[in-house]
Amino acid sequence: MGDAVDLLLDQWRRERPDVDPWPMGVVGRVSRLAKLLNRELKEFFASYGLEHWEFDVLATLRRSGPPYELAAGTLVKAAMVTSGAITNRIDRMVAKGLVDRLPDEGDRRSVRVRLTDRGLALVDEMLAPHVANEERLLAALDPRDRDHLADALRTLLASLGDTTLG
Amino acid sequence: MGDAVDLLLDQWRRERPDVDPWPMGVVGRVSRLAKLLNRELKEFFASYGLEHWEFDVLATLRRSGPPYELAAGTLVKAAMVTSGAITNRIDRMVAKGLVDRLPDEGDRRSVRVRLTDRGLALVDEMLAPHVANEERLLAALDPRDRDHLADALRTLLASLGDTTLG
DNA sequence: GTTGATAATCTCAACGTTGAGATAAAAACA
DNA sequence: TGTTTTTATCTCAACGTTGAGATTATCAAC
Repeated sequence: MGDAVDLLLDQWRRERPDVDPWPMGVVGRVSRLAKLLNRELKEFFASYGLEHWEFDVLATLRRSGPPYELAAGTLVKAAMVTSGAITNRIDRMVAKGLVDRLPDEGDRRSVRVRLTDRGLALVDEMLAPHVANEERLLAALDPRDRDHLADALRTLLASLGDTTLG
Repeated sequence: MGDAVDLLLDQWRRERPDVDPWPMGVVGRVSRLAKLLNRELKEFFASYGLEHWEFDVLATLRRSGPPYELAAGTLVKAAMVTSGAITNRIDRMVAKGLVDRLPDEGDRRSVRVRLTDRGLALVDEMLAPHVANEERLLAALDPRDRDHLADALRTLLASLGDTTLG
């Protein structure tokens, strides 16, 4: 059973036999899979009235533990976006009543972002269905394969410096 | 050696021990890895004065073989973007002299996009360095691991219906 | 050979991100 | 203490994509 990337590799081998395209077999698949998974997740989040990035912010705050509060800069690193994007996201989520923006007592440059009761209730309600949805998307892999897959991805991420959440 | 996702999984296990978060170990890593790889590739393409998407279009046309020409709709499917995005991309690449937009003789709704001589020379010049760059990004994986990784990703992609380039 | 459905592309406003710069505070150091 | 550097966030214009709608062409069936 082949995928779109198998076709792509065959085309390159025919057109440019002087180049071994194997790295595309990994990089291309990671990229396509991320895009497809994103589409599926987006549908799930939409069914709760949320954007994907909104859930990401809620989840980041939730898993940090009580008082469900982080600096804006921590959210920047966790989401791998720029500071401008986080400012925008916080604005919208404050307007929606999902988080509060609080001054940091010890450092007046910094802003604390805290889950509201509503935000906390929503993310706690969504977590189990969200994980079940992801599990569905990975159902084609048996437990051994999925563990090996996670291991290989971890190796790559670590080699690229992805070792901290901020 | 752990990565950012290991920390994330630990946090969830502590905060919500009632939910087994293992699917995040795969989905989260695919998403983060795609983002990191994209950043690296972007730098490489910029060194040739190209955007990532420009190279994608050039490469899609190049690997299709002579006459290096495809319908706009084929590019939509290959790039996994909407038709509006492809119209925009073709406009810019025509202006840059990398592709030509030609009428389809047999179907007047359709538009053919063809590599110019310059576009062909550029993508042919870039291919080997591009693959070498991707190889560098995957250097942390030995040949056996990388094959297993590609296999697992193929399984997932095929299960999600990613079986054609258009 | 009309009619209706389907298909390919283009148009365009809304949206979110980026990247550079501004602002203000904290830290480092002389 | 005063000066410089670094850090945290916000601002905002430019950019590219999306998603819905419009346009034009083809196909299927009668």
